Amino acid sequence: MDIKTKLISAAESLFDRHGFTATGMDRLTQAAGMSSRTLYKHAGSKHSLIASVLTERDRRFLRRTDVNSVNELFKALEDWVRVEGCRGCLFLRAYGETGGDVPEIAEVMAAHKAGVWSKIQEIIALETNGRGDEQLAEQILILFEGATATAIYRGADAVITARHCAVRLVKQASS
Amino acid sequence: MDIKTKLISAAESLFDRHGFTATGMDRLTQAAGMSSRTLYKHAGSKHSLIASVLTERDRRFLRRTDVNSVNELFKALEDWVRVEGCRGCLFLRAYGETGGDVPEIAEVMAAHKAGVWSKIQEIIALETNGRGDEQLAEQILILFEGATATAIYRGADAVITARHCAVRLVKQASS
DNA sequence: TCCAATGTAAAACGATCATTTTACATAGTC
DNA sequence: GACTATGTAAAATGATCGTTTTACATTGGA
Repeated sequence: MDIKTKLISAAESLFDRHGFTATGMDRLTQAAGMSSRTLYKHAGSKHSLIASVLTERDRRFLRRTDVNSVNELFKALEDWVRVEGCRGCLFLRAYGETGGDVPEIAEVMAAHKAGVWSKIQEIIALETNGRGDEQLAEQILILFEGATATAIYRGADAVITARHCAVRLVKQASS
Repeated sequence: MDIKTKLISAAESLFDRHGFTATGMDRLTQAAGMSSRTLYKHAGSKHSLIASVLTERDRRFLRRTDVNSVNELFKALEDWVRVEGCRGCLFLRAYGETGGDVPEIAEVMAAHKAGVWSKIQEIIALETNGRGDEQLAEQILILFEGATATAIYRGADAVITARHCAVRLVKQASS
């Protein structure tokens, strides 16, 4: 495995499991199996490493949610939660831990959310033949965020409930 | 103002604005206007201070959401978000930043979520005359969490959208 | 074969971390 | 008027923070 891939992968696990600020560079180098010199050559800084982790996660997330219906969208989320764990949205967590004060991080978060938003808009337009409006799309977005957050303490079943709800809303808008 | 109240109030602001781990005790003592000795006499430890902040916030939150309909519930949330700011659920943030590894904090989070959950169940039972089931209550919970999360990057309007959606779901279940 | 690149290991950097301690001031109470 | 409680100010604690540096090994192409 490529050395930068290994670094970002190890960092993502630790950040997700223990939090961004609480994860020190020592633990990072140890988990990634490299010296701190190599880490800094590839990552630049901790903030930049966090941004890289999020950028990579965004790519993976979009790939995994490349679907054409709300039903599939929430099934993809359920799958994500079961495979990757449910500790909440890592983008919002990074944003919160840094107070929104680190531009690199705030921008990746915003870009990710913009991506999710336009994916949902695209699906709604597709499924309702243009009958669904912006309001419906935002309701689906809220259910999506809500499922992610609720899954933290109620498990993946929350995503199933969210899916049923979302599918019903779209069906009502289409008829 | 009572000295412990002042401490907890100052701590809540800093934790919410900058994150828990990123907020040092120096900044805490300075903001609370007291020596570190006094702080530790009252708070015990940082973890314990975080738990106290959350416990106090839970009390305030429950007081502000002591309503009898989903419409009022989401109006209360909208008000909360407009007054207190929308940086996400502080309980989930604390839980995430500590990796769920600090029992004091994990327990307050769980207690808070249990409180919200039973409040929603209570309202649903009231509004649907017992026709609403557990599934509906969980949908409302997900909308509630979703509104809180979405408000971080889309503002308080997300809560209005969530309210409209929630009210409609309850109305459909009642008829 | 020499050079540049890329890696490791480990020490050093000054800053900051959470927490404790030492020394002292100001109250209210018996 | 001594005692206890409660506060401040400030230094000290040892650990850990993110980051840089020094010294050295390996390797692949010119």
